Amino acid sequence: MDTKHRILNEALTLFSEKGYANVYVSDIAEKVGIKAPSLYKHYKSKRAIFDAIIEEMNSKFSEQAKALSVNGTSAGADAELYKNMSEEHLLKLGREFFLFFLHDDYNRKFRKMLTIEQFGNPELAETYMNMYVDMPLSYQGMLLGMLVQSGFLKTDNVQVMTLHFYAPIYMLLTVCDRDPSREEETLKLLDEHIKQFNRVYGRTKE
Amino acid sequence: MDTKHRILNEALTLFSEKGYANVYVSDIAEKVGIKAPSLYKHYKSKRAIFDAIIEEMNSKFSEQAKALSVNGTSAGADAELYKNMSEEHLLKLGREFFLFFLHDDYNRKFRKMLTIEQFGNPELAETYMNMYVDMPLSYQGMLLGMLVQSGFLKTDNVQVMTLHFYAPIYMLLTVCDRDPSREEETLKLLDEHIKQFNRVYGRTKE
DNA sequence: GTCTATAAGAAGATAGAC
DNA sequence: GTCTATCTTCTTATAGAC
Repeated sequence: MDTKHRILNEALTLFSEKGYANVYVSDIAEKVGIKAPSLYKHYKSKRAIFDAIIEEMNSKFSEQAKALSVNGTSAGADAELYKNMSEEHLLKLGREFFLFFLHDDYNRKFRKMLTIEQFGNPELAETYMNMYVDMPLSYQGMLLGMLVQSGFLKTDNVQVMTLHFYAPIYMLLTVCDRDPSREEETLKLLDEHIKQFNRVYGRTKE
Repeated sequence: MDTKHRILNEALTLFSEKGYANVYVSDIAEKVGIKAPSLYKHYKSKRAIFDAIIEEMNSKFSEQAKALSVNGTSAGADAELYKNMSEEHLLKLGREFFLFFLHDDYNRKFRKMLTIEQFGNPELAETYMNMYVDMPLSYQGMLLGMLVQSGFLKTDNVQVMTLHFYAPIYMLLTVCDRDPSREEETLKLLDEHIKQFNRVYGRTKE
């Protein structure tokens, strides 16, 4: 990887651990294996590094959203996929979403950085909301909506049902971010959450 | 209020808005209406101010927890209160919890400060977890458990049912923290959440 | 307890050699 | 592109008068 990009990666790691203000340009340089002044040949200031991270994330985010919306548009075709949904599939849906966001290195670091920096920067707060609240709710709302139409789930209010599906996932994610040693306990609770969700919203009640 | 305590309050306000590292001793002094060096007659360092805030919060938190556990111990007596629970009561329970945490000035500022500083300080991460995850879950689990015993709610798993009740409240709280203009929209969703929760867990299904 | 003056040191950024 | 040396500014903290 070229130096310019390695600077971005090391900076993101440090920012996610200590926050922008607590990371010194010399810290970033050291991780990259150069001296601080050399870093200014690649970026004109510390803030420029931060901005580049945000910009990179925004483009990744747009790609992701675009990909999802493409799948969403072909919902008619995908609906087939959801006709024969089982509890196993629902568990998989929740668990995959949870583990991807939890373990994906880039996601994890970026989420932590956003968490730390959000209150000093309204744009970042909006980005956080999009990535971890509004977009998951809209995407999962679409999927769960299909499951309602295919008769696998039953509800009068898909929006609230989606909230009931996703909010526990979100909360358990924030727990693991803060204390990774609680991951095992949390995964068990996640499974029980989804099973109960299925019991409660599934068309066939026991 | 004496100067020593006013320093604590102004510091908390600033820390919650910009984070510890971005607040200068002179900023705090200015808010208090004195010069920076005078501040050192009250606290021996900037860090000491931060520590005093944490300590003050810890004692408030202990009091609160103690009060709740006292009520919890007298659960037998309180159970009467929950025998004639209605949907109105459940709505009130959720809304009051939500609005207290959202609007109480001290809580709001402290929560924001914890959010910003948690990743640099494992103790703060633990405090955050206690205040906004574990304690609410345990307290509300106790209340909802009573409602199950009194026959108002029905479930095989009180822990997961409590997660279903509280996780949406928690998530909507983080939304309002980040964007207060979404409060109205959020309160509506909160009410619908609780109504649907009642529909889904209430003993008498429609 | 509050002030002015100032020390001490940290951190971002630049200059110019290689 | 990387380095050493250095500048500048900002920030915490102290000294000592009132």
